[in-house]
Amino acid sequence: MSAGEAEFLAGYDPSLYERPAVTVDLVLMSIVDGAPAALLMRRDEPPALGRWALPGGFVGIGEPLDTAARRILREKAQMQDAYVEQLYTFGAVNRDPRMRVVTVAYFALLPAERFTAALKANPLLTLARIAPEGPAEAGHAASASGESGRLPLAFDHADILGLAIRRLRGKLDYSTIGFALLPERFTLRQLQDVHEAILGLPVNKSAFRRRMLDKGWLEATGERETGASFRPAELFRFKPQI
Amino acid sequence: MSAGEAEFLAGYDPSLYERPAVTVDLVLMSIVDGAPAALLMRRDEPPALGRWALPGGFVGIGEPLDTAARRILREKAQMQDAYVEQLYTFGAVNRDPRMRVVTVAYFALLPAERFTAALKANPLLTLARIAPEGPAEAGHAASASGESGRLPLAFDHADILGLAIRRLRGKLDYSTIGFALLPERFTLRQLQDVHEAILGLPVNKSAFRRRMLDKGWLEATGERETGASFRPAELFRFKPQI
DNA sequence: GCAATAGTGTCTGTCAGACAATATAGG
DNA sequence: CCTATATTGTCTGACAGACACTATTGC
Repeated sequence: MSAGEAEFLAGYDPSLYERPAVTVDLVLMSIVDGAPAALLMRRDEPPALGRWALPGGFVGIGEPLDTAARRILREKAQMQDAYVEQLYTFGAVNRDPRMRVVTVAYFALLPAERFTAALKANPLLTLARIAPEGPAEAGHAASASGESGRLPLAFDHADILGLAIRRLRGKLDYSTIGFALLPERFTLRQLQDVHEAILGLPVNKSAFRRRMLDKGWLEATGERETGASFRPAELFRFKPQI
Repeated sequence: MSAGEAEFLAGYDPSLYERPAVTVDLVLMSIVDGAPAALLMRRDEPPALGRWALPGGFVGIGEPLDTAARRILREKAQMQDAYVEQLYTFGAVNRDPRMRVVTVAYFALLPAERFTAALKANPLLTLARIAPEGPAEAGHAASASGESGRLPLAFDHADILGLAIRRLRGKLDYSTIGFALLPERFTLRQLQDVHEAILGLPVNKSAFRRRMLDKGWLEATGERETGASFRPAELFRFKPQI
C-alpha cells in the first residue's frame, strides 16, 4: 500500500478495508421471433451448477469498466461495435455465496443476425426468451425460457434481466436505442416489430410511421425489400444525429 | 482465499486478480432559492487539495451498496429517510491518482429545510448551486458555485453532478421524484417552483395544475398556507401509491 | 377598495389512435 | 385480375399551452 493510499484510508473503520471483487456482467439482447431474447451460459460448476448465467468476468485492475464490458462482448460473442450501455450495479452481500462480488451490469443490443452468428461461434451460449415477471413485483425480475422450457437463472441474474428489459422499454421512444436491434437497412415494418416486441403490445401502424418519420431519425435509401410476393417495403437507414 | 474462490478465479488472467477499491459517492440534492443545489465537502488533503468533493466513503466488505449510501447520508448529513437512488458507476482507471477506485454514485433528494439543517450540523459541508455545463458536451459535466463564485470540483465529480441533474430532469414528469424535494405539505405553487428549477424553464400554470391533479398523486388536506398577505394556497400532500 | 396571488374556464394547435382508401409487387 | 402488404389520407378525441377571468386574503 502506498503512502497516499494509507492516507486515504486514514480515519476509516478497519473492517472496511477488505475489498469486494468487481465484475462486469453483460446482457446480450436482441429481438428474436418477435420477442426479447438474451444469450446465457450454463454454469458447469457449483455454485448454481446447471443454472443459467449472464456472460461476465472480473474487471482488470488497469481496465476501465466500459472496456471490461466490451472485452466480455468480444470474448464471449466474438463481436465488436455493438451498442453497449451501463445498466446498474448490483452489490447485495450474498449475491454470490463464495465471496463478496459487486457486479456492474451492462447490456449490449444486437441485430438478430449477429445474435445467431454469436450462437454458432460460441457453443456455450444459449438463446433464451426473456419475459418480465408479473406486473409489479418486488425486484421486477424476468424469467428466461429456452426451447425445452424455463431456464433457471443463477445468482441475481433474473433481477438483472428484468432491469435490462425495463430499461429498454423506458428508453425506446425517446432515444434511438431501437435501431441498434436492426440491421443497417430495414423497413418500417421491421422497426415496428421491434417496438412491439419490446413493449409487449401492438402499436398503431400509421401513427407509428408518422411519429418515426417526424423524428428525423430515418433516411430513405430509395431501395426496396426483395423476395416478397407482394408490394415490397422501402428500406430505410438510421440517420446519424447531426 | 477459499477453495471456492480459487475455483472461481481459475481460468482468468492473473493480472485481473488485484481488486479495485469500491466506494460510494453521494449527491445530496435539493432546490434552494429556485435552483438545484448540492452539498459538497472541501478536500483538506492532497490530491485535489482545496477542491470540492461529494461526500463518500468505502463500501464495507459485509455492507450492501444501498446500505453504504445510507450510511454516508447518516454520517455526513445526520439524516435518515431520504429518497436515495443509485445513479451510475464510475470506473475510469485514473479517476483517483492514488489507486484504482470504482465508485458507485447515488443521489439523495431532500427538502430544502432539512438541507439547511444538515449544513448547520456538519460545518464541513457547503452549499453549491449546480448548473449543467453547456448544451450537449462530452460527459455532460455540471459546474458548482458557492457564494464566492465557482467551486472547482475534485476528481470526476463534475461528471457525477452533471449526470445527477440530468437524471432528475429525465424522471421528473413520469415519476413522483419531485415530491422528495418538498416538505410533507406543500402548495401547488411550490411544486411548480421545484419543477421549474429542475427543468430550468418556466412551465404553464394552469396546464401544470391540471396535469398534476389528473395524475392522482396529490391529496388535498383542506388546510391552507399561512402568513401570506394575499389569498392563501391550499396545502396538498403526496398520496402514497395504491 | 387595493394589491397580489390562488384557482378556473375557454380557445386552439398538436398529436396519437382508428380506420378507410389507394398503391404495387408477384403470380 | 387476385392476394397480401405498403403507404397515404381523413376524422376525432385527448391534452398541453396561452391567456383571460374570477376568488380570496391581508391591509
